[in-house]
Amino acid sequence: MTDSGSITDILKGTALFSALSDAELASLATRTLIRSYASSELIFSEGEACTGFYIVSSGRVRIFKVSLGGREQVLALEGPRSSVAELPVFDGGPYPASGAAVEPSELLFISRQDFHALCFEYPQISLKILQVVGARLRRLVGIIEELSFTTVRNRLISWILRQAKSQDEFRFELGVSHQELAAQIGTVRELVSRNLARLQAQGFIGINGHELTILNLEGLEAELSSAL
Amino acid sequence: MTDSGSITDILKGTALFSALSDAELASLATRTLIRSYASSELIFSEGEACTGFYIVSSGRVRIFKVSLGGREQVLALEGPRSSVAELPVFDGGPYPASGAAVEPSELLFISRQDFHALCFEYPQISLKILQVVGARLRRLVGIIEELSFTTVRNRLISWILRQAKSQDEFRFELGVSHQELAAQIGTVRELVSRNLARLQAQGFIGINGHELTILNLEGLEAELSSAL
DNA sequence: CCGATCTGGTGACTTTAGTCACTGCTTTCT
DNA sequence: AGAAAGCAGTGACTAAAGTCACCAGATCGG
Repeated sequence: MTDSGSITDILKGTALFSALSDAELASLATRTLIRSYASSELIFSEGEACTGFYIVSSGRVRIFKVSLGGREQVLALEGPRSSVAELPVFDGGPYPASGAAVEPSELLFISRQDFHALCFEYPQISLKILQVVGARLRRLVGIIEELSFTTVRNRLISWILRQAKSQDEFRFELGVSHQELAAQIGTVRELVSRNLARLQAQGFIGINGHELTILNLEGLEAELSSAL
Repeated sequence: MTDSGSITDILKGTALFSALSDAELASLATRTLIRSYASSELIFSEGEACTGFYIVSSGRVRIFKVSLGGREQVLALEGPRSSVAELPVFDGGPYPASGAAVEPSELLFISRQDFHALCFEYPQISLKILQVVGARLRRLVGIIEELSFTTVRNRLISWILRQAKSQDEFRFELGVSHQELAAQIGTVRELVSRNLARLQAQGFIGINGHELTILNLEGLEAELSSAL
C-alpha cells in the first residue's frame, strides 16, 4: 500500500495537476482513494453510472468495447500518470466503454463531486483536461480512419511500426497474445496469426516465438502508403 | 449579412455561452467574425493548423475524413447552435479532419486567442465545453463500435432507424444521395444501393423515389439485436 | 434543345474478413 | 503427475465487402 505522501507525488506527476501547488496537491491527496486491481480485473463496465475518474499509479489499463458476439475492440491503453474516464465525469452519462487492468495495477480514484469542485476552484485544470481529451479524440479518429479505410493487414503493419517506434527498436517482444492484438486492431485471432505468417513469408518481418524483427522497414512503410 | 445584434442572439442560444450575461455576450460578439460558405464549400482541411473554432449560425456542417483512394467517412454533422472544432483549439495540434458546408451556411468564427482568454475569464465555459466534447466522444465511440462489430446492412438499418426517430415519422425523405449515405455509414455507394433494394425486397421498408417508409419496425430492430 | 454532369441500379467478379473445426504445444493448478 | 485451460497454427469454407464496367434517367447550364 502506498502512503499519503506518495499519493501527492503521483498527483504531482500528472499533466492534469501540474498547475497545483504542493499544499493544494496535499489537500487533494486526502480526498483520493487508492484501489488495487489484479491482472484482467474489471475496473468499470460500459453502461455503468460514472461515479468518478481514475489516475493510473502503476500498471496498465485497457479501455474496450465488447460486441454481442463477445468480440472486443480496444479503444485505449493507459499507463502510469494517465487519467482514465475523465470525460464521462462531466456529461453525467454512463461509461461509454469498459475498463480493465492489463496487469496488477494501482489506480487513484477521485469522485465526481471532488473533481467538479476542483475544476471550479482551479480553472487551469479544465484547460489541462481539454488538452488530454484532445489527444484522446485524435486517437479515436485515427481508429475510425483505420477501420473504415484499411485492411487487417494494414492495421497490423501500422501496429508493428507503432510498437517499433515507441520502443525505438527493430526487434521487440510482442508482449501480447494474438487474441489481444486482434482486439487492438479490430479483428479476430486467426487473421492476426495468418497475416503475421504472411508478412514473414514475404520477408518483411521475422518471428521467433514472441520476438518480432523488422527486416524491411521501407517495404512495410510502402505497403501502407500504397493502400487505396 | 447579419448585424452585431443578432450575433449576440446566436451566441446566447449556444450551450457553450449560456452562462454569460448579456453584456459579456455583447463584448464577445465584437470579437467574432461571420463567415459564409456555399454548399459543399470547404471550411477547413485535415492537417491544417487550427486558428480558431466555429459556431454554426445557419446551415449544416459535415466533419469528415478522406482516404487516399478518395473515399470519405463522415464523423459528425452539426447544425445551428452547435460548435465545431472546439477541441483542436486546445491541444494546439492541426485539425484532425476536414469540415465542409452541406448547404449554404453561415458560421461564427472565434479565434484561438480570444477563446482561450474567454475560458480563462469564465471557468464555466470550460465545463460546458467538456460536456459538449463528452457527447462528441460518445458518438465517435459509437462509430468505432459499428465499424468494428457490424455489417454494412446493420449500419444502414441503424441509420434508417435514427432518421425515423429524429423525425418521429415512419415515412421520410432520405435527404441525401446514396454516395453521402455511404460516407456516413462507412461504405461505398453500390452497397447502399444494393442493401436498400434488399431491405425493400424483404418487406422491411418501402422506397418511392427518395421517400422511405418503414414497413416493419420490429423486424428491423430484431435484425440489429440478432447480429453477433 | 442538347450535351455534360450527377445520380442510381445492377451484373459479374475479386478480394478480404470472418467462422468452424481440429491439432499440437505450453502453462498452470492441485 | 495428470487434467484442464489457454495460446497458436492451419485447412476448408462462407459470406461479406468492395471493384469495375456499363446503362439509364434526371437535371442543369448555355
